[in-house]
Amino acid sequence: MVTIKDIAQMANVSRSTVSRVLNNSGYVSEDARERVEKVIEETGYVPSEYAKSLRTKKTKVIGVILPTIQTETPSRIVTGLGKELEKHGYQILLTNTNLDKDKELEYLDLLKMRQVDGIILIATNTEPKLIKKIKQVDIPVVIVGQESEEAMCVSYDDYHAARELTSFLISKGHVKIAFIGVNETDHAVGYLRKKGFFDEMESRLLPVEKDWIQQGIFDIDSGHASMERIITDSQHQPTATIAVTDRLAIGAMSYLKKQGIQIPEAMAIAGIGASEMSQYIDPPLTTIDYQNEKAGTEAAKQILARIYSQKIQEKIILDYRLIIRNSV
Amino acid sequence: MVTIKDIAQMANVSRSTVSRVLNNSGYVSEDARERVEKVIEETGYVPSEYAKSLRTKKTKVIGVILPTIQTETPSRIVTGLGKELEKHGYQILLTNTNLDKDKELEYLDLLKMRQVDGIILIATNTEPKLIKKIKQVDIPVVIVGQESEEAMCVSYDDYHAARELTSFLISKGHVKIAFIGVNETDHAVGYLRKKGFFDEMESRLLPVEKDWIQQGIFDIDSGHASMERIITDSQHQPTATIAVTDRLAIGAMSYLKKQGIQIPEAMAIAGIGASEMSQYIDPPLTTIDYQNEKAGTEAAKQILARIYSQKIQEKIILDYRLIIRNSV
DNA sequence: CTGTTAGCGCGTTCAA
DNA sequence: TTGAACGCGCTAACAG
Repeated sequence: MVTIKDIAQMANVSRSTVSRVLNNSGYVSEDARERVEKVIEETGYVPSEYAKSLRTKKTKVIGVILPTIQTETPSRIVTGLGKELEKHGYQILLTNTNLDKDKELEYLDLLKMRQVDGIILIATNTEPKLIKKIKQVDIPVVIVGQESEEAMCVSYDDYHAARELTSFLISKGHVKIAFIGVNETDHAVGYLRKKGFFDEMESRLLPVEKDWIQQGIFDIDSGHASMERIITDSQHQPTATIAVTDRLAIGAMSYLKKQGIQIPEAMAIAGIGASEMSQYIDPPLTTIDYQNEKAGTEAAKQILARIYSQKIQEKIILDYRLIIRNSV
Repeated sequence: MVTIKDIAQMANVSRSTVSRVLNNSGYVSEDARERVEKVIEETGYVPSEYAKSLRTKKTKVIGVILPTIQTETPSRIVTGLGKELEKHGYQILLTNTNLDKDKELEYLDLLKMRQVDGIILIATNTEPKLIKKIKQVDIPVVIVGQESEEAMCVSYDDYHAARELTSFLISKGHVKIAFIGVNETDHAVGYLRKKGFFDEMESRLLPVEKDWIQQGIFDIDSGHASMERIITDSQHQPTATIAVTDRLAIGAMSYLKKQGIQIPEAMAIAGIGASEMSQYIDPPLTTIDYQNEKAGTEAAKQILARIYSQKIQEKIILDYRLIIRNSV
């Protein structure tokens, strides 16, 4: 391995001089600079970021913790993060919990050990022990996708999005609306979206039957199963269904099609997330676009601002957009 | 920041002793060990991986270069990589080219600078300058998804997969078969799958009209556009179409549906990749499963074996599986 | 069993 | 304009 020392010897200067041309700092004669650059060119020398980090205490690495990389939301966020971080010479150290909550805590420690300059946590919950750990690691952390009063965060307006979606269905004449949600420990997706739905229904004085409310997990099959329960268990058949993710909605649609239930005539359906498939499925799915990639770039900007200790806004709530398609 | 030195002082031992208990190496008295462990516990000290790496020349980080994180194939591979690497205490440094080929070269350099122990390249081409760069960086590199004689690789049997898929359509009675491919600089997806198709057609003495062969890019819309050209331009209408990816196939299906062309009666269709959507689209798509996650774990095993300089198999070609569904 | 010593590759004073 | 010297936090001989 070729080091700064080798370059110095070959160019007949001291290591300091090499360091100066490398970092463009201090004075260095044109003559010396040229010799050094020539040698660097010839040897293909690349300075060790590790050694540099040891001195500068900056690694230029941002740790990212995500629940899974196999769904569109986190993928888009990471894409956004990557684009923004790259501009500033930062790299991403990726950790994947595969939906194991304990690993969120574990990786927080691990990333600290790796001396990352900051951490982006694509969160699925905001439980106290997680918040506590975040404070404890003593590294800038930005939470994406969940709102929190106690940490920096970039999140979506889940409550109003769900509410507006519900309102839209009502405006289309639906009064019996079913709802497929997820566990409420996921505050954003599980709790807020559900609350938005219920509040809107209540404000319109529309009753909601118990069997209309189903809970799935984050996959297509559970959307299928949820819709099956809605259809078979309900006293009064609803005429529309809101699912908190597009995947759940797509699963629900696949059950309806299998049963020969017409969409949207016999059952309207809407999702949230603007997945790519939502526009190609038949019929195209009404959904809500959250601009996940933008959430990623925003989170990146936040963490960088924090690292360079600029004044920052602690809490960002992004806008959403209702996409109306033929499933309703 | 608390360092090994602080721990040593507080525990009244030398830094070496602390290092010994940290790494469980050499002898250390029970008494000393307990004191050290107690202090570590109290201070919440975590050793700096950076400083360690500087000495050991091992970073326990694997660089990953991928073309995009927004499609299922790379996501699954990364999931597989992550699972295997984690078992061995390795982390992933992620770089995303967003399909910009120049960045593949750039990131190879960057990862070298970061002193990663190995690099996994999820490749979209095997151009000479890429291979040259790989040799030049002098770090173990494993290519995933493309076959190469000159570098370690984990790839799929694209040729036989395409051939078998073609053979299957023929066995279903189709003789006029269209093909939606991609640019052949992508040797695996563009060249080999196409060759498999043509060779099988030829061996069955089935002619292929020029307009049956279309080229798209890696997205759904271009599958739609390709099918439109097939339908509108062809002299003789084909009765089946093979698309080299599921996304292309799904795009093609969306065009057919829009035109009211029945699948599979008027046009059978098959894809490759076993995307999640392939089983939920209507009708469910016949496709080929490549076990991408396994490709990831295999690649991880390869790179680790190489790092620990065990004897390794340079080239791994994974098996595939034909999934027959109603689109044919 | 333990401490001393000597770097790993680099950036940064401080003199010269 | 340059180089010597020091230290970042850690591991690895080598003595003791």
